[in-house]
Amino acid sequence: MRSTSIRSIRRAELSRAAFEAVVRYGLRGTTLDKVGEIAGVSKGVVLHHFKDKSALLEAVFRRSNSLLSESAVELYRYAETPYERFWAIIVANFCDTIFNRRVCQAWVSLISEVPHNDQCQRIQYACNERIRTNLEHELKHFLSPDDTKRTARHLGMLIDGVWVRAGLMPDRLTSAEAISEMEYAVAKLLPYDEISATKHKEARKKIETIADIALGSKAFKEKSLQV
Amino acid sequence: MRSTSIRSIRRAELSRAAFEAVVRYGLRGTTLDKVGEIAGVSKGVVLHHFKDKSALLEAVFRRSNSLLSESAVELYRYAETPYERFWAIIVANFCDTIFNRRVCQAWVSLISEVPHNDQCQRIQYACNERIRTNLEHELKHFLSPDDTKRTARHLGMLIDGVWVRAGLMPDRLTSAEAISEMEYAVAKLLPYDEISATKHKEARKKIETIADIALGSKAFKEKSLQV
DNA sequence: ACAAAAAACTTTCTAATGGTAAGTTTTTCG
DNA sequence: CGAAAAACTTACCATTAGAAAGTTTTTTGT
Repeated sequence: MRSTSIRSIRRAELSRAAFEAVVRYGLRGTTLDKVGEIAGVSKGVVLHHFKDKSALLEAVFRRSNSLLSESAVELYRYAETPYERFWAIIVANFCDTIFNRRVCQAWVSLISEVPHNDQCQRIQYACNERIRTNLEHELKHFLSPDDTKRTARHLGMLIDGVWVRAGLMPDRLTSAEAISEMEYAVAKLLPYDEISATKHKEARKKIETIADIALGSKAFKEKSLQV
Repeated sequence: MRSTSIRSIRRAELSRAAFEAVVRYGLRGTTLDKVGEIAGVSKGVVLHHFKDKSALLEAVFRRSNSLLSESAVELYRYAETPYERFWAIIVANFCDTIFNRRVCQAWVSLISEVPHNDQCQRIQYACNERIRTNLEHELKHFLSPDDTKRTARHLGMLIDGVWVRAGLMPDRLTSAEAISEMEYAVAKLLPYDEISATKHKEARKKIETIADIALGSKAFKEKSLQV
């Protein structure tokens, strides 16, 4: 198993280097030489581990998305009520660790690979579906079946929109601002009387606190993109 | 003036060819040779009219965005009430002429140029600001000043989200579905009693009808990307 | 422990690409 | 008409993605 291990370590190193290259130089400025340079190896090594540039970018894309997914899973472990699980999904998408200018810009660059790369398209589709079904699972505690579906789809699109903005706009969009944007939507889309408002707020606070600790921890970051 | 005219005609031809290349081959597959081939000229001509590839892509980007803007202006001319003007902005973003798989995929490809291209960033910023202030201008008839600002920003992000989805997801997102998505948001975000619901519906219908006629017309399409 | 096999890595080469520069034709205009 | 400017072409160069072949290291079967 050592051999597979070496391979997967190298692949991880290289896809991290490629991510860094996309952050620094943009997608069009990311060359195999630069990726190699960042990783401290020659271009040949990159192509030895990835069949071509598309495969490399696909790995970067998968890596970013799986980090997102891991954050959600991690926060889910501590969420005990539908309110908390709901906010776990939201906060996972916008916690400091992964929601920042560099990552959002890189994401914006990388999605341009999706339309002409079936593998990337599958990853993106799976990721969206996961968020959607997770949201549905919690929303059905608050909404009718029909509204559950609509609202889940809707929030999914809104999340994408916030990410795009954060990546495209010159002024930085903070984690807190993004979450507050979602909170605004929730207040309008879900039943929101005084009682549920309090519950939402408490749930969000708890999850945010956990996110700071659990996702900011060294152990978790080691698995991450390490930005 | 003939000389500037020739130049601007060529530039328009070439940026249209470049757009077509992005649609067909994706951003990374778009080469100057292919752009030239589609336009029926040699690569040299492309570089004679655009200083480099970035400048070409910037022109494509500007072109897409100005088409959007022209649609909005065109629909605005027929809108007579705040309801209608509001829906003019929304419908302009999602009418068949410009909201379709090809264009959305191309847009998703092109925005990857934004983070590392100041000119593109300025265009994108201006476009977002225009939509935001236009929305604010109409929303203030329905909402408090504070809610107006928030909702305008919110709807702007949602529009981006819908566009991204349409470009990224394998299954086609129709114009009607996109508008219905916005309608759902409006029903939740704006005051929406029976009276205003009717007014919104009527306004939307009127504007949609006008959009089919005015934006589908040959005269208008000639100025457009012609997809 | 050791030879064979496999995997990791390097080097070299090629075609395609973005971009430059010099040259040729066409258009414009005094 | 003739000079100047613009449109276009061609030839060229450096960089890039990728293939191919060779070398070193690691793994594995005996």
